[in-house]
This record gives sequence, structure tokens and C-alpha cells, in this order.
Amino acid sequence: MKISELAKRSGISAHTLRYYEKLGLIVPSQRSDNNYREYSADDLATAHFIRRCKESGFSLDDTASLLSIKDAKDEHVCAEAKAITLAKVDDIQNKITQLQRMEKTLSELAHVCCGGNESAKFCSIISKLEVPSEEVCS
Amino acid sequence: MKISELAKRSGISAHTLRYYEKLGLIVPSQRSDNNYREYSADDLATAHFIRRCKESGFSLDDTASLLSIKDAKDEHVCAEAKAITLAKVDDIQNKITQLQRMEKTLSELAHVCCGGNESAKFCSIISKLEVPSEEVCS
DNA sequence: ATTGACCTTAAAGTGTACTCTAAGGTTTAT
DNA sequence: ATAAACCTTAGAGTACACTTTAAGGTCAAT
Repeated sequence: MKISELAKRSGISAHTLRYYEKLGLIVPSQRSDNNYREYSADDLATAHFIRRCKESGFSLDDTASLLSIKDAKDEHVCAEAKAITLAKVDDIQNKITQLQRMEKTLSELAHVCCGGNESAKFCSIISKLEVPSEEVCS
Repeated sequence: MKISELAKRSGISAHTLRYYEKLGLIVPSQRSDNNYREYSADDLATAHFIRRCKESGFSLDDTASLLSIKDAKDEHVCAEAKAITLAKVDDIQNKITQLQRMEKTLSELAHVCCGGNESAKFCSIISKLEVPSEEVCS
């Protein structure tokens, strides 16, 4: 199939498929006489694999590693795939913790402000940002 | 004070302060005869304000908006500051939800894999990524 | 024959927030 | 005098994952 069909069937745009090719993630098995990319069923499977990696939260770099495991399974062991996965889990957990901290700070900030049409002279969001929170007597 | 002192006292590197200046976030009130930036106590307060915005999770763009409220309080109302804050809270909540979804997927993925030195031929992480999860009989 | 829909490439642009480099000028201490 | 430690600028580089653009070639239908 040609690139636009692969795009349609994999849910990855033709543009992005070419970009992934440049990164070495998915290289069409053939080129037709007119130099068009020709993708096989295997290539479609690879495209789906990439999409699922992405949906799971893996970076393109992780995805490249996972692809090389998938493409030479007998040269790799479970430990490798698991290590990549656990590293990502850790990564994501750290991000979540940080975002939750921010959310708490911001919710508190929003909570103390009336949010009305009063002058910002007495806005508690602004004053909390102006001085360290310990210095604000609320 | 000169840029390196402001850097030290605000916790924002001199490089970053110059970068923020280019964005219009913090412009030194004066230049000395030799064209060095001269920062006032007010500038230091602004730098602290920026740092706290950043720590709270605001983007530089949000920070610019908050700064313009802070610098002309009587031309602004609480509603503006609150809107920025609530939009950010919403933003962060969405990010958290998405990350939690990913974390769940990845944890499940990691959980089904032995993680040992067995060949990746039977790695359940790889096979789950190869076929849509509904198609895997675990 | 020509229109429209496809395909090709290389390269630049986007967004976010820096970080670094190059090539200088100035100040302070010894 | 000179070395170290500061300061200046413009511009490029980093990371991530695309997205867009420019300038063209190919193919099927009318």
C-alpha cells in the first residue's frame, strides 16, 4: 500500500510517517518504480505497534528500543522490555506527583480570591505571589 | 545591584534573567555608565514574583499576564487573576488524568512480564504492543 | 489536455523554556 | 601589568514531537 493508505489504516499521518522514517522507526519494505513508498502488511503492523507505544506514553526513543526488541526477539530478553516500561512508569509517577503539588498550590491560590470585579489592588492571588506564602497573614 | 547579584538573590540565573528581559518579563530600571544592567529592590521583588509564578506552575506567558496585573493593579480586577489561575488548574488536572491513564496502562504492561532473562519471543509486553489489548488472551 | 489528487525531497517553523557560545568590553585585586 | 571575574550582544543549540513549506514529479479521470 502507499503512504496515504497506511496513514488511514494506522492512524498516523503521512507526514508523520515520513518523519518516523527519518528517525528509523518505520522504513517501507520497498519503493515502487516511481519511487513511491510501498508498505507491506508487516509495515502496517509496525505502524500499529508504534501507535500503541505512543498511546501507552512511550517516547519515540523508547519506541525505537521496543521496536528493536520486537524485530529481533531472540536477541533480546524480557528484562529489557520490562526495564523500559518500569522506567517510564517511574517517570510518569514523578510527573504526576509534581503536577499534584502544583495543582494544590494553584487551587489554594484560586480559593482565596473572590474573583469578582473588585480592583486587583487587594487581589489575594497577586499578593500571595508577591510575598512568600509564609509572609501572608490570611 | 548587578545581574549576578540579582541572580544570586532571586535564584534565577543571569542567563535566564537576560532571556526573561527579552520576553519583557523583567527589565532593569537602569543601566550604569558602562551599560551594565542596574536592578532595584523593585526589580528584585519582580524576580521573586516570577520565581513564585514558575514554582506554582504558571507558564511564562501566564506569568507575563500576572505581572501586568501586579504592575497596574488599579487597571485590573480579581476576576482576571482568578481566570488565569483556574485555567491553569484545569490544564494541570487534564494532564494528571492523562498521565494516570498512561500509568495504569504501563503498570499493567509491566505487571504481566516476568522481566527475566527469558527470550523476548514470549515477552508479554512486546506481544501486548503488537496486538490491540482486546486481542490478547492473557 | 488538463485538473485534481496523489507522491517525492530537504529544510524550516512551532512551542516551551531555557542554555550555551563567540567575541568582545570592564573592573578589581595583586 | 596582568589575571580573574565580571559584564555586553546576537545568535545558535537543546529537547521533544511534530507540522508546514517550497518546489517539484506522477497518475487517473474527464
